[in-house]
Amino acid sequence: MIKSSIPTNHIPKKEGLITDVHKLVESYPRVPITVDCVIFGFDENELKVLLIRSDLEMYKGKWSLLGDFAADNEELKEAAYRVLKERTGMTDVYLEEVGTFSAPQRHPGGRVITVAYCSLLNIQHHELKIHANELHWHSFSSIKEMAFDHKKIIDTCYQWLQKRIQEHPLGFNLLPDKFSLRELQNLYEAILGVQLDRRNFRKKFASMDLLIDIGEMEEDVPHRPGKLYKFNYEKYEKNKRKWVGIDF
Amino acid sequence: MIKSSIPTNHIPKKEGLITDVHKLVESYPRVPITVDCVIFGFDENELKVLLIRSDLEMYKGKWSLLGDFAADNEELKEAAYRVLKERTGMTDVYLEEVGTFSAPQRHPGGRVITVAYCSLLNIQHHELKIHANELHWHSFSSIKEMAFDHKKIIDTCYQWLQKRIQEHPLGFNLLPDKFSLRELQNLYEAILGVQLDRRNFRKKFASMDLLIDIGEMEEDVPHRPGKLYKFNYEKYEKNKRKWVGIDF
DNA sequence: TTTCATTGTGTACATTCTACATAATTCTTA
DNA sequence: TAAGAATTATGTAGAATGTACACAATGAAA
Repeated sequence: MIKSSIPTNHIPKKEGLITDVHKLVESYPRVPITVDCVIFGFDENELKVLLIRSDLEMYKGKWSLLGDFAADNEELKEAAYRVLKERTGMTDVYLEEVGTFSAPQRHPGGRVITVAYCSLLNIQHHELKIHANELHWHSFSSIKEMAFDHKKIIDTCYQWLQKRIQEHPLGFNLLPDKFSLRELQNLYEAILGVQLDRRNFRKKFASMDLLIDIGEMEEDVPHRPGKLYKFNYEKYEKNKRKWVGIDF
Repeated sequence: MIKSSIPTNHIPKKEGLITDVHKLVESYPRVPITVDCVIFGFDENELKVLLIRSDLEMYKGKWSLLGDFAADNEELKEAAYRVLKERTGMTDVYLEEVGTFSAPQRHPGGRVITVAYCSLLNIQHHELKIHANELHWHSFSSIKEMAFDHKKIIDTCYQWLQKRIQEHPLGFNLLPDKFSLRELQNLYEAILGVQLDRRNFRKKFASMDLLIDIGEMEEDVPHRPGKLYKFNYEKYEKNKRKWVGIDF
């Protein structure tokens, strides 16, 4: 058996309580904080990531994540949404925190801690109007070297995505409003890096009842066109808690 | 079909590259960073959390997480381990990042961003030698109000734990070296907040082959004693990738 | 020695996963 | 316009897993 001590509701000791909280906070080191967005897209049956050229001389030519320093009094998630909006014009995107990166030497300009956010967006909805810094989609698998520790960050986010997409049907954020089952399966195969059985895949999604047959067909495909579906957001929102552990 | 632009390997534009990276970093706001450890234990069939009294006058009497400001050039995970060691004397504990909390007003002394870490430890292995600030184990379910946004943080960590324990058999970190199946089940029931079928629970763990029967029995229990087991760490390490989605 | 609480175990049924093949449709091209 | 190529659409059987449920054995307590 385990023994433990149970807290009693003592009055706290009166001595040593800190009154000047501002002074307390000011006495500690401060660090610049950035957010970095790993923005995934899907196109031509490949997982893509949106990158820019680093604007640091020492990383000349290297690719970099879309990030920025957090402003005063800006919540970090807000900062991440701001970066997304500034760079892509998108506001209504999926975004989730993945983790912090705080190795002391990770930034050449001194200590900078970054929080990585993962964002999924539909390349089609999105024009990349802002061509500053050569904003481009990159095939995820082709990315080798990057500025800072950004390669480590995108690898972490990729693993996060692989896990997350099996728990929640996030993949829809990467697809157009109308998509075929084949496109959906290609997406899953691209992200998970495995081949899936077509019949079982379709059966699985059919049983989840998350797809609405919109009665249209693919066009301009060089073979028999497939049905087009849209995602049943209502149903998903209702059953959100359920989607943990989707196996294919 | 989706269209996209593919990046070509251009030479980056020569103008506008930043050379003085230190100056760049210095031009941005800085924030004090803390780590907060949500330390779970298990005792008397209850999930427990290790808390101290806040040493801030304005939170007099309120309970607070174990946390500290990050030191210069200290990686945040390191800082979390340091806090654990300073407060509990424990070094070899399970610890994982859960998330950041960055609401501008979350700390009364000015902006402080915190990163929450979740730690699981075995109450038995641990003597709470350090009695500063009334370090105590609290029944998780009894915690109502806390200093700062710490209630929000522990709630987030609890949800994280509920999810995580179903993907990986983390619960062993909370148990003594030797435990009975009943104790293990109690742990799962306490964390998940549900009753589990005893036979199915045992069958499940038997099939995972993670328990080693050490040939001993419980002692001093007021009923038929159960067998004692230890956790098969080797097997677990080998099959780590497999443990996603344990259902009971 | 009886009673009580708890451990330990097995089986039948339902659900889900997995592997696998054929017909139907449309486009292409000869 | 007919034949061929590519792809969609669909079902089933067997395996594995999940779920519900009951009874005998053990040791402690009375």
